[in-house]
Amino acid sequence: MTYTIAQISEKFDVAASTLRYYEEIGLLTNVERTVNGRRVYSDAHVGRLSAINCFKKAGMSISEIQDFFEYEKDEEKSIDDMMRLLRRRSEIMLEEFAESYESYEHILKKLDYYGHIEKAVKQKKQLPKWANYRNKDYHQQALETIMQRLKKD
Amino acid sequence: MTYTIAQISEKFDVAASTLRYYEEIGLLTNVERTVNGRRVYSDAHVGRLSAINCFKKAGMSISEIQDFFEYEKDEEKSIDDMMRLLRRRSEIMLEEFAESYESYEHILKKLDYYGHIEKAVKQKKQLPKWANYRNKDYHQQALETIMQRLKKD
DNA sequence: ATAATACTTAAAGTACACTTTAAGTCAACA
DNA sequence: TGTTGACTTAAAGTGTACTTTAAGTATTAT
Repeated sequence: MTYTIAQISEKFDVAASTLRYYEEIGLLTNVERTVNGRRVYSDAHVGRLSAINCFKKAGMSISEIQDFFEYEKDEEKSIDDMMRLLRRRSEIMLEEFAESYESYEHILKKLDYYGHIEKAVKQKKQLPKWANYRNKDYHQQALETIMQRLKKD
Repeated sequence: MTYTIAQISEKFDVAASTLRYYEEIGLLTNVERTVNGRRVYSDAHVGRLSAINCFKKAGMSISEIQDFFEYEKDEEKSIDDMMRLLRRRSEIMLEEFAESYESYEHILKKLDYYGHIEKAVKQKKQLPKWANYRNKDYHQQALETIMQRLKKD
């Protein structure tokens, strides 16, 4: 299959200018052209853009993503660099999971606290002194489970 | 207690210039001065910087953090805005947990794949055809547990 | 007394990842 | 035939969050 820039743009919810930019910096390569100079993308580009999406969600910078594709060109030669990049990334992600979880807990505490204030304001009452953190919800319970496991490590 | 800019800078691992910048944009307020014009931070500033750290890890932009502190000034008046901000943030965080988890899985798959290549390269052997994704490690198992729970929702 | 260190300011500079602009080409439709 | 719409390019511009620079003041150490 082949695709126009508009189709790829829609498929990945990314501006056409961004696709041109990715090509300019070498993140997308081998983009064919029609006789009129219009870009033609292939399934290989779809695959690469899916990978780019994944790497971005993994917190990788464009230059790290470029490195990955560079290493991928010659797996044997670059195997050490590749393993370093991937190991480092998985470590960073785990650290970030832990930190984000803590922040998430704080946000939930604040939500609970202001939830009591909201209730008090709506009832035109005084804020009760016992307003504090409780009623952990489903999501938080779930996240706590994982964090306890991670802490054992 | 009071603190110099150097002490706060070290405590929070943030450049002194960043602390001045935060003050300039109103993220830190009421910073006292010595007779010589040097900044003097209090425990209130320590508290605020901890909150800023938490909000940044929660993915909030500086302007959202500014909004939070603005709303905090008059809880009753701003209670609706405050609840909106916190609810939105917790929702975004949950979405991001889910997306990050998927990306993390992909990174682990790649680690496993290149792990086999590494082994093959080191043994100067051919890459076996059966090289694929398995041996999920402890962290991934743990993360999977949480994700399955989140998906039930 | 002199030199190093730690701060101060305002303004300019940086890094990252796009995004917009301006001018032009080409194909399809009324 | 003309005009609309989708593309093209190179270059300049944008937003976020700092960071650096340059020039100056004050405290501390030798």
